[in-house]
Amino acid sequence: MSAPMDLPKTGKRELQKEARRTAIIDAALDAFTQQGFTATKLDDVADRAGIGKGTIYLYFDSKENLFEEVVRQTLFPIRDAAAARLDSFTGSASELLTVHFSDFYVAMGNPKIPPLIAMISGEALRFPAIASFFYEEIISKSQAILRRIISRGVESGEFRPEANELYLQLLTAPVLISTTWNLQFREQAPIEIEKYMQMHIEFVLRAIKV
Amino acid sequence: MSAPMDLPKTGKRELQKEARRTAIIDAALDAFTQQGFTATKLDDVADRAGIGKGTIYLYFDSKENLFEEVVRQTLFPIRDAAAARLDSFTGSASELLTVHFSDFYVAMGNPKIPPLIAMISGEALRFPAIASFFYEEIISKSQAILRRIISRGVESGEFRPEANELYLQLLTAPVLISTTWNLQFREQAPIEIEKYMQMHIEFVLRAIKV
Amino acid sequence: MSAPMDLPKTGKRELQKEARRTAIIDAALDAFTQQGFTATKLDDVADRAGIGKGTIYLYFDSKENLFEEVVRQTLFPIRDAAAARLDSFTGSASELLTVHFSDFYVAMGNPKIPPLIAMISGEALRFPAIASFFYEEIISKSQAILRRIISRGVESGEFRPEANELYLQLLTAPVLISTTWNLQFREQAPIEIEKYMQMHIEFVLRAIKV
Amino acid sequence: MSAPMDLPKTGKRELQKEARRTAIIDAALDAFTQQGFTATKLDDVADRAGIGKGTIYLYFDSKENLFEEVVRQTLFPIRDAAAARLDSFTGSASELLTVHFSDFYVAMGNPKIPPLIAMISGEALRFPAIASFFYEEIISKSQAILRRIISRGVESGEFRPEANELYLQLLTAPVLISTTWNLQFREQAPIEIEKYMQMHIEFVLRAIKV
DNA sequence: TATGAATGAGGGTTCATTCAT
DNA sequence: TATGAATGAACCCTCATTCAT
Repeated sequence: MSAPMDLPKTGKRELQKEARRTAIIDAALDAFTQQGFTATKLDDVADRAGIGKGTIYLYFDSKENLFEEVVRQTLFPIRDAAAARLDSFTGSASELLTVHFSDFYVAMGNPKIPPLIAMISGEALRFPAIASFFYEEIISKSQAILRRIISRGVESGEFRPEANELYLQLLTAPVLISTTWNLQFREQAPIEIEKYMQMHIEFVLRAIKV
Repeated sequence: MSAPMDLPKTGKRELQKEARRTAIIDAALDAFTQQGFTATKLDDVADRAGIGKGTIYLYFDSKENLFEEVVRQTLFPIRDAAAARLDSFTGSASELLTVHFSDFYVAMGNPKIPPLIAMISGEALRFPAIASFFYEEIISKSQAILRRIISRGVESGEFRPEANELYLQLLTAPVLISTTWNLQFREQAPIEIEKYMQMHIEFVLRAIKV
Repeated sequence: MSAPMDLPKTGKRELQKEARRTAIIDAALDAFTQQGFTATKLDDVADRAGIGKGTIYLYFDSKENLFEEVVRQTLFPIRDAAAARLDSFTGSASELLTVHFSDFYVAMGNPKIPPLIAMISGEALRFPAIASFFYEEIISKSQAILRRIISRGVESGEFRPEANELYLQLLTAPVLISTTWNLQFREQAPIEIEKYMQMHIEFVLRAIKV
Repeated sequence: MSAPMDLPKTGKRELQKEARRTAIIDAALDAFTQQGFTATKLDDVADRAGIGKGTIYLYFDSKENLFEEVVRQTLFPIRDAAAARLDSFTGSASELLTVHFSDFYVAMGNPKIPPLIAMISGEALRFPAIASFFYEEIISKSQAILRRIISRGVESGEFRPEANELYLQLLTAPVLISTTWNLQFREQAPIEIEKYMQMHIEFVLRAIKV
């Protein structure tokens, strides 16, 4: 109506709306990860975001839709960063693998991520759409990257040819477990991520190197 | 609770009560693992157990208490089986490790277990008592066993001395991930457990053998 | 379980339940007719019935289902009474018609009925199921009775043969209009039902007699 | 409201405002008659009128006020048309009565009218002001006209003197019932208005003619 | 001991109304 | 004047828990 052309949101109104949307997602991320999906009250989300309860429905269709957007906004950047890294990297496959896992651990260092992943796992059974979305957008893309790194190593003679056949979960499992662990058992026996990461990478390399 | 020691209940009344209690726990296990904690209705549990809804409250204080008892009752046998095996085994540390992991995978083959573990993870934040119990009774005991196996291997010269320092999660992570995986992503990319297990064991041995 | 046979509800429990059900229907009838379907709050129905809000859902599936039951319980007896009368009546067709309309007006004298019918009309557009149910169970059965009375009169030579072809709404319309009228315009120009009824019957007979 | 007398607004501004007001009323009429008062959302009305939701409140105080204005604006023309006809007519009272009813049925042929009347009936209990307005402006004026026609017929010797005493609802009821009927039971047993109308007029004349 | 009817707090969602732009 | 984003009260329905039988 007023904007001369619809260039990427420049109006005050549009910026406002985008900020609101982000605020709601942030608030929802906190609430969901602290309480789980079902136990989270939209009242609480609204309070955290400093808005009225009805406002949420101006931006999201339902609680489930909000949850999806939370996952999207939070995990997409990580996935995209990992992909970008791969393209620009020059160096040995071992070095690349090291960097890749290191990135992975850094991402998990964001305190919002582990609880989010734990929650997704917990709710996956009752929300197959979430599981599916998570697999397609995050898991399978991550695995593709890792697969390419290993192929590179096999071609260059750094890794044993059998590495190409491995279930990649064998390599990545410790990352996920470490985050879950510190979430649940930090009190009893915390994992020191720095040390754990080094052991993990060495462990993997020893298993797949020629 | 009331018995001076936990001698086996022998009266007809006590047996009857114990059977009822077990029936409720079984029904609750099914319900919880299929629907998650919050989504499970005690009505449903009562129906599955073939009793009235109010009866549940004669045996358990609350839904949360029931959940805790379900976890306890279900995981105890697993823990006990693992400990028993170790004591009676004779053979190389590699063989023992193989058997240990194999047992582990077999336990996870019980279709009730993976959803239970997933659920525990999902609800752990809101049930610290559960997380704590899970750690003390299952995780730490399980790790102790694994630690002893590795020690034996290091002593016998089969495994590298550094193996004694490893975070054991690096070794066991793939087991847990495999169960979670098949729970969530069976549709998209199922893991063949038999093959996966062999790769896993070989992977671990290659990493820790001298 | 306990009753030796399932004879018509004799247990205290069953009587209780039946009484509850009736109490809810009565309360709902009042609320619906005073406020309309949409504007009626189940909270209010519960208060009027002197029960908790959740109790309604032990007896009815939903607000709509409750509405249907209200219509059923309230209008079925009237319909059935009219049918019974017809079978037992001996006398001229004019007399029968007179009695039939008289019964009709008596039924409408029940202060619950007119508002109920007005409400059904008002909500019919948005609840076709209600309209359909109302037609099948009340309207068409009422018309069948009236049709038989007229046939009898034509056969006996009291009524003109063309009467068999008449839209019956021409005969019954004044009954319905009178109830609606006194509902809406009692203040401005009330209809005296007794006088109105006599005029109506005379009016109809004059129009259809030979 | 503000104009000293209700002279036709002539300024450009006033015309614009009047057009907007009319557009809203038209949109609201559609919405109300299709969905009923409570179920109609002002969002929907605004969309139909092609304006913003807030704009409605520049022209009407509330949803209820809008409803009243819709009824007023829609029914005024009908009332006025009926009155005009009478003054100019020359012919027998029977012919005049025929024309009068015929006009009535034509007015009801406007597809907006029957649902509006049904809705008024349905909501009348909660909107006494509407009922009152409806009576004063439409019903009583309409009855006055009919009363004059009958008087003329009695004076001319066409109609029986008792016709002057009749409740006029006995004569007009079938018109209203026919519109309600086709609204609710068109599916089950539609009324053919043309045939129905002829039967109705003949029915009435047979009842009141000498 | 066992039941299941009753309760009522609680939550997701809707929508008339307000108000900053 | 016109907009539409924001609000929050309201409402239907659920379900853990209680309690009379």
